Amino acid sequence: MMSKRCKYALKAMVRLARNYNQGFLPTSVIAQDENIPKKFLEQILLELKRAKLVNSKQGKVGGYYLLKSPDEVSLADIYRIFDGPIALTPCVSLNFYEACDDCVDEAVCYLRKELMIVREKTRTSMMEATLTKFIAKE
Amino acid sequence: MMSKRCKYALKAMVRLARNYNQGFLPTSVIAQDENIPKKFLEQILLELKRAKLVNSKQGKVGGYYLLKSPDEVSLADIYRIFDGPIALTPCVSLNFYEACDDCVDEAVCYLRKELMIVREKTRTSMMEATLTKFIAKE
DNA sequence: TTTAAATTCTACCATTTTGATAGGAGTTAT
DNA sequence: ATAACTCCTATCAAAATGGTAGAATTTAAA
Repeated sequence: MMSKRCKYALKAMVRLARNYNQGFLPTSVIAQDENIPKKFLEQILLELKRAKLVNSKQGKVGGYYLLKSPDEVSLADIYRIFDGPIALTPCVSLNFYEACDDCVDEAVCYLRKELMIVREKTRTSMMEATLTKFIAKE
Repeated sequence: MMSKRCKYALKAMVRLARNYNQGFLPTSVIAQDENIPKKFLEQILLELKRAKLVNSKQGKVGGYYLLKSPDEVSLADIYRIFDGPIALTPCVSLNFYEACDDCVDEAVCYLRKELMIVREKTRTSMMEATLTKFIAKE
């Protein structure tokens, strides 16, 4: 399961993707459209800005906008910012590798091989879920 | 990421799978072999018993044993017991469906379709990770 | 029949994470 | 000047996480 933060971030990004190349979208509009607590969303958008996925303009008629094209941003990118590793254990993570603290010898761990396969399938599917896919009409 | 509980459960199940049809394995042995706090493992094994994945015998020379063949138990089964839904949101979960509390109208939700695809890929890969796979020598 | 070695049950606890809310400072167009 | 924004930091309640503790119960065997 993803956290609320992450889900809100995803919804905000999709909303910004719909507004791509059409100027600034203020937090208040996104909050209302997507049913997200405004003050909470502010924090989330700031994190997305720090992660270079969005940019903003302050002041009146300011707001946020997507920095990359909707094709170039995926669920995987957003998930990693808010919920961290996609992998089931730190030891099979590509982007957040860490040794497991209960693991005696990683080289002989019988879990890693299978957990890597799971991670790879999940990772691929999350990378394929781009913002473009989310805004596509069928 | 999976919780420690879930990882410990997985390791315990793999250990029990190695002992399949060879009698009882006491908690203390599993705890030592797999480097899991014994008292914590006790609780975990009880949950696995409630879930009908293992059975036990009390008293001296008692212990736990796998109830199903290692082929019939997968990472998905264990994950669901300890960490709940495999899906990223409750609204796209097969086994734990719930409406998202921030969702106004599920029928027009633009997230669900893609999140279902992700869930299905993840679910499949976790179901393919059976205990047999984990104990396989290469 | 006592004892040792198990499971079982229940309560508790510290720490971290989660999902927010609050208030104010800074910025910019009108 | 002021309205409408972003930006920053602090705070907080509730839940989840990762355990510990202790005692009751069951069983095999000495």
